[in-house]
Amino acid sequence: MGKPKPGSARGEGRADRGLTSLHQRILSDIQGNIMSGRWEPGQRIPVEHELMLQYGCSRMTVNKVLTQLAREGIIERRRKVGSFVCRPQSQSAILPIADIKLEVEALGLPYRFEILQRHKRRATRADRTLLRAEEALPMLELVCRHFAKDEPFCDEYRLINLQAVPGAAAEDFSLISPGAWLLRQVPWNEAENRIRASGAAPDVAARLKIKSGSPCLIVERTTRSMAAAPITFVRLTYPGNLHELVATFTALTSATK
Amino acid sequence: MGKPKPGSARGEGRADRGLTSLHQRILSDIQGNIMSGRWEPGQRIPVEHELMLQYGCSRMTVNKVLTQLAREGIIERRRKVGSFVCRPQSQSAILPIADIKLEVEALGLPYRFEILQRHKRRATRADRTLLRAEEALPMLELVCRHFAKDEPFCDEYRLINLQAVPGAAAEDFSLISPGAWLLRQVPWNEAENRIRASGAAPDVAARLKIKSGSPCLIVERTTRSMAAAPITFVRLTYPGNLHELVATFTALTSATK
DNA sequence: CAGTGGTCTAGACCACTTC
DNA sequence: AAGTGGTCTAGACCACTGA
Repeated sequence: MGKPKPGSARGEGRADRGLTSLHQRILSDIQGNIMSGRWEPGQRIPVEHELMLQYGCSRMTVNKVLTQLAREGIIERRRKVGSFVCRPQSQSAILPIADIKLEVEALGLPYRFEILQRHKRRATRADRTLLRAEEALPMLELVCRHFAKDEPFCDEYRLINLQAVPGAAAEDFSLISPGAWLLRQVPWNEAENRIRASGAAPDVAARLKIKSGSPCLIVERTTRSMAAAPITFVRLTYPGNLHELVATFTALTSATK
Repeated sequence: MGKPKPGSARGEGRADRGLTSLHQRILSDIQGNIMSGRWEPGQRIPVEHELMLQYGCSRMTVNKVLTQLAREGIIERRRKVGSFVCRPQSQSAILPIADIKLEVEALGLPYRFEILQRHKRRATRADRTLLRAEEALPMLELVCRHFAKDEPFCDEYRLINLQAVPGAAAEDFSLISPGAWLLRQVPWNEAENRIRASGAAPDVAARLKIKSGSPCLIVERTTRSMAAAPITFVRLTYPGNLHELVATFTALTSATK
């Protein structure tokens, strides 16, 4: 029972650590042991009961920590056997997908964009492939050009599924770019991104004022709502040395043994 | 409430939902409300006490769920005020960084690699920039070529900090590629990745058997151990249309209001 | 000062897995 | 059968913060 003096027990704990919660301290301890390599991949870590004694706390407290670590993929838990340090399998980078306006402004340059083409039509077979859709949905096709100062920064080719986002038909995108507008309309979505290098196609090269065939970074993104309807396809073409994607680390792990 | 017969209360809950835990059900309910847009960004969600009554469970149970959602950035919690749906700010893509061997084998082609150059030396100023290091560390410089079947697939230029990974000096990388070897040596690390398109430099073009200046996807990665020592720098050059990076979604959120 | 979340307890029962 | 984790309870005290 909490009877004897739960207060005093917690009081001690607090005094011990001063600032952070007991959770945090246990979590940091274990993470430190793993990240530094003191606990190697595959190694078994103390069971809940041991940690409970070691930190003088209840089982729920250590359980919370271990559950969290398991959710992050740092450890793997197996009933009756114990918890084990996962072995990092591959790495994965987290690539921020900022609005182009923000990308340009991050360079300290003034941003503007213009709509070059706009067509309403039914999805062709090619459109359906790009959108990962089966039906001949009503579509809006846009070609758009983004500038940093007065230089073309990025060429945008976009398809919007008007069935999923009917409002797009009435929006002229004079004040807000299609990408930013869509993000506001459908806040929670998921996307598949494909990144490659390729020579600029003639039409794109003309719009970007570069030579046809010169190296470009191409980002293609197919977006669907969490409810699974395809929303939009976009192909962004950045002139070669003008743009760089920067992503930070993450280690992905695999179950061990 | 739970008082009369906690066991039966849980029994009911279990029967209600059949398979998953109460946690999971509450979590899914709330996530569903948010992702579908029923609960809009910025909106306040029920407080713990309400959810507790709604699901007939203890406060710890709903607290666990809300804490988890807050950790994932789906909601923001503020004392005395309540919990609010976050507003997705930007998106970010998760880019898997697989071993090149796996990339090639995923294409169904046989993989091999060869070491073309290998030099031991002290870090030059240029090396230090790439490695994000200040000192003139002892370094191993490698040039390596990866094949898919008999075609060059990727050119690798690598610097290894021998102070952080002394074992590299004795390893000849005949059986295991430098990248895979390093991942085994320093399992937990963090990295910064830079991705860009560029024309192939003459020496790289020669090694890849492509024309100088033809479009290439370039991935540069600087890796450090969690303990902060720089480990390695690598520049991977993929011939343009030979390679594509694929990343899946994620929505990043920002605090609301 | 009162509402809200943050953290913690001392149990309890159950499920799963290996022995 | 026993060890281990998975989940849950019915409280408790505290800290913060807005009215």
